[in-house]
Amino acid sequence: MRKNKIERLKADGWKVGSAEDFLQLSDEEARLVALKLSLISAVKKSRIKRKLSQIDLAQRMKSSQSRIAKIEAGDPSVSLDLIVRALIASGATTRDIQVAFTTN
Amino acid sequence: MRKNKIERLKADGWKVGSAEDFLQLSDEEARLVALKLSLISAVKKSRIKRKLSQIDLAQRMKSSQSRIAKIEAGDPSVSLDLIVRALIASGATTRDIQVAFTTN
DNA sequence: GCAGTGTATGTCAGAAATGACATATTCGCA
DNA sequence: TGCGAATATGTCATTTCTGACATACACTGC
Repeated sequence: MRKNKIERLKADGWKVGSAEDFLQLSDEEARLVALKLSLISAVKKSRIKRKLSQIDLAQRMKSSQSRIAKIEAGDPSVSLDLIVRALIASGATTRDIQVAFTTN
Repeated sequence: MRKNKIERLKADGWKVGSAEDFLQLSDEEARLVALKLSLISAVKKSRIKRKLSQIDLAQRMKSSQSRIAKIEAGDPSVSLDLIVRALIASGATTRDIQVAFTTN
């Protein structure tokens, strides 16, 4: 998918894979990853603070224990959506979420 | 999926569909939606501020114009991941993102 | 009028994320 | 030590999201 896109862009005369482009992309990717990590850490903190087990939290948000474990382990298969859902379900306040975004 | 889950939970003896449960869920869902809306508005602001067309932004983040349009239209098929990606790619600063989270 | 530029909407095949499950591992605590 | 609870890891069918494309609509200046 990504590769096809790149091939197509190249065919269309785009400069693809230049150093600037690469660095730009990785920087944006890095920012997203940093954000996720920060939120993940907030999820764990919030869950522990409220003395919830992963099973408790999973039930609250109609997910499964293994998903919660994956969230907290930073598994790449976990979306930002699910992380934020977990954060909300864990009882984090709006302020807690803001702080998570700030600590990053 | 959701329905099956509910049936299963019922079969397992869970109380499902009680008023508290319903309100709780909708409240959490509402918070997520509010967050998304706030970020969506930030994407559009940031894009316009930097005088980028939807096509420009799409190229920056290797997406497509129609996806950007859907992001800004609040299309339900758009994930939080993509919204935040767009926000970052549009040139929003970390502070801009924090503010978006705050304004909600 | 109508050409150009930007945005919106619908569709779809392929990719990614999800819940569920089985099973393993870790961690107290008696 | 061993037992139970909590957490981690791997897999997979199904659901959801994605980029791409076509095409429609909106607006501006000619």
